[in-house]
This record gives sequence, structure tokens and C-alpha cells, in this order.
Amino acid sequence: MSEKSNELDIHEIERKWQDYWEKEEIYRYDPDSKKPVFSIDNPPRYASGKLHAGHAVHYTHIDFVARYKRMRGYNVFFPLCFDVNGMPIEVNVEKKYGIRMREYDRHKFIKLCEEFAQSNIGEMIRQFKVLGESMDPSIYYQTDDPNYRRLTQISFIRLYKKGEIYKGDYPVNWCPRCGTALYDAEVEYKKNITNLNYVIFRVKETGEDLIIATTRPELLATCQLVAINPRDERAEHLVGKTAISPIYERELKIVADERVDPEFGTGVVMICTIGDKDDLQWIFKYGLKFEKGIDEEGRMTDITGPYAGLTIKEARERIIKDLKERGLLVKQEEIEQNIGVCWRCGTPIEFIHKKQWFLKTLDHKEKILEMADEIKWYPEFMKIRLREWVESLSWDWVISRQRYFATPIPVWECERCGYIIPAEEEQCYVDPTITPPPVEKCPKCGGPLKGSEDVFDTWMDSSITPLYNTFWMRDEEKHQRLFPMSLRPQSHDIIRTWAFYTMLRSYLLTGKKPWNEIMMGGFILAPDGSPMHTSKGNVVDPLEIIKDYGTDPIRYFAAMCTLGKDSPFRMKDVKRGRQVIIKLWNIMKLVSRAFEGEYEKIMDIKWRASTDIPLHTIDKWLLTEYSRMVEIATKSADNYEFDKVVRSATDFLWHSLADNYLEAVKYRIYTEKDPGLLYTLYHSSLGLIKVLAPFMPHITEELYQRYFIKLEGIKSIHISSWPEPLLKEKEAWKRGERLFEIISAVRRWKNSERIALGSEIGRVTLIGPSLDFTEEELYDLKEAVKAKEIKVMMEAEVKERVDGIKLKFDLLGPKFREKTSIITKFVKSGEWKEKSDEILREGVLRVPTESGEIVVPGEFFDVVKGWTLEGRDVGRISIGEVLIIIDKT
RNA sequence: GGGCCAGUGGUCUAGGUGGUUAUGACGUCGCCCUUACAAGGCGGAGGUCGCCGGUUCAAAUCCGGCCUGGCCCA
Repeated sequence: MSEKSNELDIHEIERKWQDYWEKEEIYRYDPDSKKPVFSIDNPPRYASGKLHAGHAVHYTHIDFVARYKRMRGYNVFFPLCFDVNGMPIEVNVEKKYGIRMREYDRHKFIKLCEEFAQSNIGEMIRQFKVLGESMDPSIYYQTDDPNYRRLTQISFIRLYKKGEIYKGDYPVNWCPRCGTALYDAEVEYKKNITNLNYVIFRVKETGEDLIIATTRPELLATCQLVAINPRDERAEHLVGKTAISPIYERELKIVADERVDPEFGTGVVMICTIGDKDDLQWIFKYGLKFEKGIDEEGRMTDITGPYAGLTIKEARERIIKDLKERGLLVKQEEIEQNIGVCWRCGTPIEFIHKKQWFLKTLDHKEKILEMADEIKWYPEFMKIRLREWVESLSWDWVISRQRYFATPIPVWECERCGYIIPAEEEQCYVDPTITPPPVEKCPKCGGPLKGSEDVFDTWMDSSITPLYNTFWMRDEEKHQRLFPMSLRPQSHDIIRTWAFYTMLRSYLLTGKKPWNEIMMGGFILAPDGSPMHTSKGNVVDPLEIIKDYGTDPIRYFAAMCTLGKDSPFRMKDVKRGRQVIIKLWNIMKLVSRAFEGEYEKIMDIKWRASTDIPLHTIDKWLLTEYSRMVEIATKSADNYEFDKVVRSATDFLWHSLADNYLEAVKYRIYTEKDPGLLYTLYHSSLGLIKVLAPFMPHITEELYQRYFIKLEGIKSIHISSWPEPLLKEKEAWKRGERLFEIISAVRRWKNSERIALGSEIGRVTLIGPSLDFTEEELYDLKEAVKAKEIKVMMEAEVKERVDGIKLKFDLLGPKFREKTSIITKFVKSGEWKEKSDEILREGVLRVPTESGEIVVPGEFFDVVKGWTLEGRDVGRISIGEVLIIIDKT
């Protein structure tokens, strides 16, 4: 049927179709189409460069959905998009040029970031192509585009005017040496030996000493609270009283709190603002005020009194000396602790408070939870994680950051009185560090105005994607039609950031949910089950695997990862994927032998109803198996359960189609090529590759183009329609099962007799009580096992025997209750074997017990029968009710 | 520490509305080059379904506790 090579070259096939899809623009979203839209809020790929197996699997999962929905007739919106904002790119730029962002010109640095991101994007588009992802470049976007950032700024202005945004105090990680704020990700942790100092406080009401252990004595000036575990026996006595701090003589409330570890130090702790990240919880819980004990240069502030101006280290030494002199230091002991240090210079970080922008979050908790219920979650349990997070929120979202490469906060501020002038919506996109303010002087106090140097948290940009995708603020008609989007796919590690913040933004800006469905992928772990880390050297590079095995095999692995579950990278699955491709290829090679020279005949019959075609029993059996497979695959795909789709399809192809059906119909392929055969093979093999097409797009396209396009016409399998179940005939299926049981029994027998499966055997005699095989079935049977003759004999010639008893537990339990165990034991013991004749005669099972006999009527069990022929035990080759006697020659 | 998820033969995994002998793959052992496929076919061995307790005639499955691993905790 073609001059094409019959050798399978996976890499050549993949390259060929990837180029074809690109050239033919197979994946276009059509804005003018009348088809229903399925829109995917695709995660913009971060443009830092290297792609690892986790990314590959996540995008492949999304691609499964896009391809499946296209085949289901949707106009699929699946944008190619990149995220470029934020720290990782800044870090890469610093490394590449050997510079430091904070020491470099702001705008020159931003320029370098833009160039760096841009230089990666081409390669990343190529990576997506190699992975076979069907993203649409005609709806491309990237997050540093002024049109994109404009939406983030407009949303800020609107929410600010609505009173949803305010400025407040918030501590930031601070490197005193570099003099800069640090992102959490810029903080590294290292083990450190430090002194735990036991310091004497005094209880005001009783005058007694209260010893508190602390590693940060220099923060004593900012001490705000003393806490003890409520289960501590001293708690009852102390709680509600007042502690007096040494040196500063401040009065501090003593509270009971579960979070105090009674085993640490003296079991009593002091809370300062702020010593470490955990103190945040205390601050918000007890409404403590932020006090600044350490300034931006890492020196003590005036409120520390005698230590003002000293460095942290000096201050610590001095205060310890002072405490010792006053007899307030009981003891010191060395402890090991994890401290945060600046990732660049290794200096221990401090927390200092800065004015930050907040977006009100706590006020909207209820609404967000209601919205979560209106969204369908895959898998369902992910919603619980979101709920838990929302319920545990204790402060509003801090949306400002002190960085360079992100969307600027579009405001100007009075340097004297702090008056804020937001940009006009029409001005956006605007960088207030470049563009002068709309008025020259502060309208309130006449002071000078300065453009804000703060930028947005990267999630402020990311959480606008569904609004960007649906033309919000650009085309109201389109926005109304496309919003909410159909699906948000993402991984479960960012439920609390991306998913939640998107829902919050969508609610505040539109009052609607952002999407109808959300699909959560699990994490891809290293082959040993631990997380992948470059430093651990266990990172899997998908492009290397593609070089060896090809894309479809790695996509097979992706499909076998259960949605929402963490999965280690399994090379075995990749190899298995390759086997499936090879098997499919070989199956189609055989099937195409049937199609050869018969295309006109197929064209004539393929449209007809199955009832118009003279189908053999085994044809009906295969079409029933096929139809069940399609049903399971469709249902599973609708629930994004890709593993189940692929499993049902590969089970069908390997077992039903290859091992059973094709083995049995080979003679028809080589000779008759009857309509029943062609009809069955055409529909089941075309449907099979269609079901596999979203998962293994390359091999299925190759097979479609080789064997089906002539009759199907549509230029790619990926825009053809998803298959429908064709025929389900339970009775024919049962008859087919019986035939295949006989065929495999004979094949097993041949194997055990060391007779080649392809060689001919003599007469096969089937003996049974009610064998109603048709002529056609017997002929298929004869050809399938390569027998000279098939003979059917009546049951009269053999003697029955009970070979086994199958209890019907679902009936037995409710009726016999606790006696069920006795009956089960009796059946398992095999004692009934002696009573074989009696059981057959009476149709009941008599179970002897110490307290008499239990009579189990026939409806509670099935009898497995065996036969003897002329005294010979021939049970070993009996299948169900059929006894098979085989003459070897 | 809190929330969620997982824990099944040597390895990975299916099942999970309770019901005989627990699915499949990889590996392993034996047989077979059968004209689609040895990158294959047929068969075998291998399991106290993480541990403890409870509910039940009956638990891998339901309930409680514990252990181990993963993700998240602004």
C-alpha cells in the first residue's frame, strides 16, 4: 500500500510529524469558529532555561487534555506562554555577567533580564515541540509584555480605589551586610553553634525570679511577651501575671500557648519583634507591635539604649557582659541551630520591618470557599488542601517586593507625608521610576513626589492569567464569552499561591470564579523516590531520554502517573511505552495485510451499521471488547484519569486484539478477507489508535497516515473525531469467550507437549452437555488451533464428577451468618470430594458440624464439573463445561 | 508542629461501594525462531496487601491509633 519503509524508526517519525503539525497549523484556536470553546489556563513556562522531567510530565498532562478535547469537537484554546518575571532570572543574569543586582543600575539590569529571558525562549519553544506539546503560538504571550503587565497594574489601581489594598508593616528578610531585602528563596540555611543564654526575669506580682533561655539577648529591648506551655505545671501560677525584663525593666504579659516547647531551655520563652520567621505567628496572634531593634546596616537602634550604634555581634557580647555583671545571667550552654544566612555573602539575616502593600484577603475567606465549591476539582481531595489553607490564613497577602525584574507598582508617593497618587488606568503600562508623576507636587503637603521602586509579588502577575487569556480590559464581548475559562491545570505544590490567588483576584475583579474545573498534577520525583535536586545529581533530563527512546515512550510514562499522586520517574514505564509502540506497529503491519487491495470494499462497508455486516462470533466478541474499552477510556478521559485510558487501551491492544483475535483470524487475513473481518479490523484498529492519539501522538499519526487517511480524509488524526462504542452483544461475547478459552487451552496443551503452535494437529474433539457451536464457530476454531478436524460429542459419553465448589458469599453471608465460616472451611478442606456423586444427585451441599448438619441449597453455590472418559481422567483439559480431547496427529 | 496524599511478591503498580485462588509490568526460571512482532509467545516460582487494635459470619478494602515517605505551611 505504500513505498514507505516497513522498518520502525521512532525518531524519524517524530521529527516528520512535528514538522508537519507546525506547517499545517493543526493546533490553531479559531476565534471565528462556532464550535464550543475549551479553554486551558496554561501555566506560563518559566523562562530560566533548563527543562526537567517534572515540567515535561506536567505539560504533557495538559497536552493530553488539549488533544482529547480537540478530538471531542472543541475549539481548544491552549496558549503557548512564558513567565519571565522574578528572581530566578535575576539570579541567572547576576551569574552570567558576574554582577550584583542591587549594585547595578536598575534599568540597565532590567534590560539584561529581558534579554536573558528572550534568549531562552526560542530553545524552550523547541523543547515543547520535541515533547510533542500542542500549544498554539497564535495566542502566544509572555508575562513581561507591557500588554500583560498592564492588566496587573490596572487591577491594582481598581482594587486600591475600592479600598481592598492598603499599606502596612511587615518584616522582610534583610541582609545587614549587603543592605538589601532578600526573597525567602535567597535565604540559605546552615547549621550554627551558638550560646543559649539563661537570663533572669522577675515576676512583678511576686518578686520571684523567672529564668528564660534565649539565643538572641541583644533583642531584649524589643521583647513584647513571655509565654509558657499550658500543660506546664508552672503555667497556672504564672499566666496572667507580669514579667519584668532585665536591663530595660519592661513589663511583659505572661501567656500560655501550645506552641511553646516545654522541653526547650527552661520551658519559658520571650517573644521579640522579631528574631525569626516563626515570630510572625506570635505577632499576628497576639497583635504585637513591630519594634525595630536592628537597622538596615545591621546596627542596633536607639531603642536598645546603651547598645545603640553597635553591630549585632558587639551588642550581643556587651549585653552578656552587662547581664553577668548584674548577676542576671545564670548560665550559658552551646546549642546547634539552623540559621538563615544571605545566599550571597553568608551573613546571618535579620528581620526588619518595612512598609509593604497588602491586598485584603481575610475579608474574603468565606467567598473564596464558596467559589471553591463551584469549581470541579480533579482530584477532589485537592479542594480540602485549599480549604485548610484559607481557614488558617492569619494575615493579608503582601503584594509588594523590593526587587527589579517584575511589574512596577504604579504609584507615586510624597516623600514628606506619604501621600499616594496612583497612576491612571489609561497610563498603564507605566514604570513610575521612569515616568514622572501626573502632578508636580504633593497635592496635600506640597512635598516632592517619587515614583515607587516597589514591584509586585510574582503571584500578582501570575494570578491574572485567566483574565489576560479572556481579553479582559481589551474586548468586553470576547471576555464575556470566554470567562470563566474551562480548565486550570497546575501542580499541587502551588495550590496556596497560584490557585488561591487567582481565585481571589478573579473574585475581587469580576465577582466570578476564574475557571469551571481545576486539575492538579502530582510531583515527579527522582527514580529513588526522593525529590529531584541538581545538587543531589538525581535530576532526570527528558531530552536525554528522548534521544534514546523517543517522545512517545516518555509520554507513556507521563500517562501512567496517576493524577494528583507523586510519582518517581520510572524508566521501566518509558521502556514499556516503547514496547507498546513496537507492538502497535507490528499489529498494524499484520492488519494492513488484510486492508491491502481491499480499500474499495472497506470504503463500501465501513459506514454501514454492524447489523448489515455478516460478522462472525469472534468479530462480535472483539467489537464488544473494543466498545467496552472505548467506554472506559472516554469516561476516564473525561475525569482526566489518563492512566486508566492508556491502561484500558493497551490491555485491549495486547490481549484482546493481538493475543486472542488476531491469532484466531490470521487465516482470514491471508485468504478470505471477508467483510466481517475487514469491518471489525478497520473500526477496532482505527478506534484504538485514536484513543491512544492524545498520549502517543507521533506513532498514531504515522499509522493513521499510512493506513487510514485514504479513507478518512481528515489531514491529521489529532483533529479527527474521538471514537464511539460500536457494538455490545453480551451473548456473542460469551460465546466468543468460550471459543477463546478453548483456543488458548489447546495452545497451552501444544506448548506443554512441545508442539510448535503453528504446526498442525489431528482431530480435536469437544465434549460437553450442551455444546451448540455453529458451523462458522467450529471452522474458526479449527483454523485457529490448526486442527485437521473438529468434532463435537454429546455429554452422554462421559461421566460427571465434582471438581470444585464455588460458594456465593454475597448470598451465603446474609442467610447463614456466623455459619458461613464453617461452610467456607468445609469447602476449603476438600472433604466434599468423597461425596461427589451425592452432591450431583441432590444438588445440595451437606456440611457436617458438631451440632448437626448444615444443608446448603444449590442456589448458594456453583459446581465446577469434571468428566472421565472410559475411565481415563481427562479433566486436565476441560474448560468450563467443555471437555477437549486432542489427537496429536 | 499542622493539613493533604501514599505505603500491595525482589522492584514498580491495579483494585478499594467488604465476599472464593489479589491485577498487570519489570526482573527471575523453564519451554518455543509459530510467515505482524524473540523488541515476541506459552507456562512456573515468588505476597502475613506498612504495624497494632476495632466493627463484621467475612477486611487489602470500613473505623481508630501508630510507623515510614512525599507535597505545602504566605
